[in-house]
Amino acid sequence: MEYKSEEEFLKAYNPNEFERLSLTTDIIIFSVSDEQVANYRKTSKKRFSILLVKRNTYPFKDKYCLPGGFVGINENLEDAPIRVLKNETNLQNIYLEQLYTYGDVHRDPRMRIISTSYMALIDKNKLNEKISKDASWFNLDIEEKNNIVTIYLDNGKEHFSFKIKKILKELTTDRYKYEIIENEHLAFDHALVILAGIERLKNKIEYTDIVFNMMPKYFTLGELQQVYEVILGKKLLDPAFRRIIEKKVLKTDKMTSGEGHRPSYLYIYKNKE
Amino acid sequence: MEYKSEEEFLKAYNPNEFERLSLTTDIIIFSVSDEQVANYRKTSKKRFSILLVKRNTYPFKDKYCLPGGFVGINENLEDAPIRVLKNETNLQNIYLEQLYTYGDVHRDPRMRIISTSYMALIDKNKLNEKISKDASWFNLDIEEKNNIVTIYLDNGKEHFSFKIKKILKELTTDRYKYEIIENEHLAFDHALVILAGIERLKNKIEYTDIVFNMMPKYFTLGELQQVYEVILGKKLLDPAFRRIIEKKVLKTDKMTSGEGHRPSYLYIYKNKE
DNA sequence: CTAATAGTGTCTATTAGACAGTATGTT
DNA sequence: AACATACTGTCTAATAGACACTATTAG
Repeated sequence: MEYKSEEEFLKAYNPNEFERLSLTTDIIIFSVSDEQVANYRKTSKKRFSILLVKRNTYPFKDKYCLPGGFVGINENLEDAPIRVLKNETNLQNIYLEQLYTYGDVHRDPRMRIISTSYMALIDKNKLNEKISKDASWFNLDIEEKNNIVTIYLDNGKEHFSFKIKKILKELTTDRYKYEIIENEHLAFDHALVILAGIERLKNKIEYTDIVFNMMPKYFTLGELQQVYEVILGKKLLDPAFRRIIEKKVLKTDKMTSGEGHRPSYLYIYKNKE
Repeated sequence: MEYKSEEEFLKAYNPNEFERLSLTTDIIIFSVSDEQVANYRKTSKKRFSILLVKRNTYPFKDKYCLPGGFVGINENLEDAPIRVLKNETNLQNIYLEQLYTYGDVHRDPRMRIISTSYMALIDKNKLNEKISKDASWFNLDIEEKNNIVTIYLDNGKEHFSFKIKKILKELTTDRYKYEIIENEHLAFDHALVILAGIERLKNKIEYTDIVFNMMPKYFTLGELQQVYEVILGKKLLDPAFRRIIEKKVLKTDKMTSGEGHRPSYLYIYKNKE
């Protein structure tokens, strides 16, 4: 059949010619928490954490999953994570970045569902009391040995871990195929999303300023360095860290006090108006 | 309603509870071409090129678009670009990388269609005669001034350009919102996909070995340097380039000849089996 | 010879890594 | 005083940028 114009074509178009599917979005929300250290001066240490939701319906009832939901038929894809984030944390104007779209045929037992994952970075201090009741923050510990990554999750009440094997895809880049080899507690393929998010964050923290999305307005260089350290999973040398970070922050005349050791200057992010 | 088990839940599940949509995939296929230089010694120069298809049906009839198509209801998302690539170029085992998923409500005038874009890197020398008849290679020229990118496309018969404005999204990273400000010849939002692909490639060529996916088995360092130069859009200094690339290649005892100037050694990629 | 690209040597400026040291609060 | 973290000085090694030079083919 021949059409004379685009309008004519669209009028005759049957949208059900191809079988259709559903689209969801899942968000890995990163933040940092303070944890008491067991030294005699009760200092605190930064921990790296994500928000998980306990499922109370099938499928994967009672397992944990990332916050997320269906993308509305009249909703732009990128508006969906904004909506989810608002519902889940009551926060707006949050750093959001699309990660990856997962589309294996059987990734959801209900039907064919595609999921586009996002990562969000938030400063927990901006978090008002309201966080939805099934959600909780899990501290993360990451361990990698022989291309097997073990991620330990702990929300204070429950703790568990999962393991993913990284298989090099090709010799020209360091891209990996991720294969879940142990996972009792996370729904869907969310273990994969979590690892992808961690790796993206680890990578980007080195050459961008995204880390400041997780920091309060005023912070010490020690705190900032700790955040880099927990995300990168390694210790950094003070002078080198300060040399690099110097260009990105501004020293204020405010100082900490009552910390059990020498007070430090508070800094702000330079580009934050 | 309460279910006793996951099986029971799935049996009762109605997949049409949410309105459904369609998923397509678009692929930006990058390669390099040789172009005659108008000097009296007929030397050749590398050009950077992509494959575009002229649409012969509505919507966007007679405009150019990226190769692509619908993802089958029983096809894994990542298998779709492999299939498209096989159809379009008859090539298999190609470097493919997911770029971004586009999901604005009105990005397709027919209906709600989500599109996951991929980029592919190929070595044109592996290309046998068969390339589908509506497809052609366009050489690319990229120009950036005041955050407005102009991309010039030329397939030997037709040439045109499009302009995209880059608007900084936030201060903490160099992520941009892309806005098409001039585009007469490309269908859908494919101008955005092309720019996203170029920027991803530009970025990755600096810290990975992906460029070798576009190179033949044997190449000279001069050719390789030219490929880096056309992709990065700038000249590189010979000694610095050689210092870096030395670690990635192996010198063979083969040499070029008949080039109108001093012959050069041929190299192979080190990690290629 | 000249045009053209191939390939090398070396100086310099910048940056990253390492370590040792000093400073200043709380308990 | 002891502890804990804040902060700085400086040496060294590694790397990137720049430029000048030599080498070797075809025409």
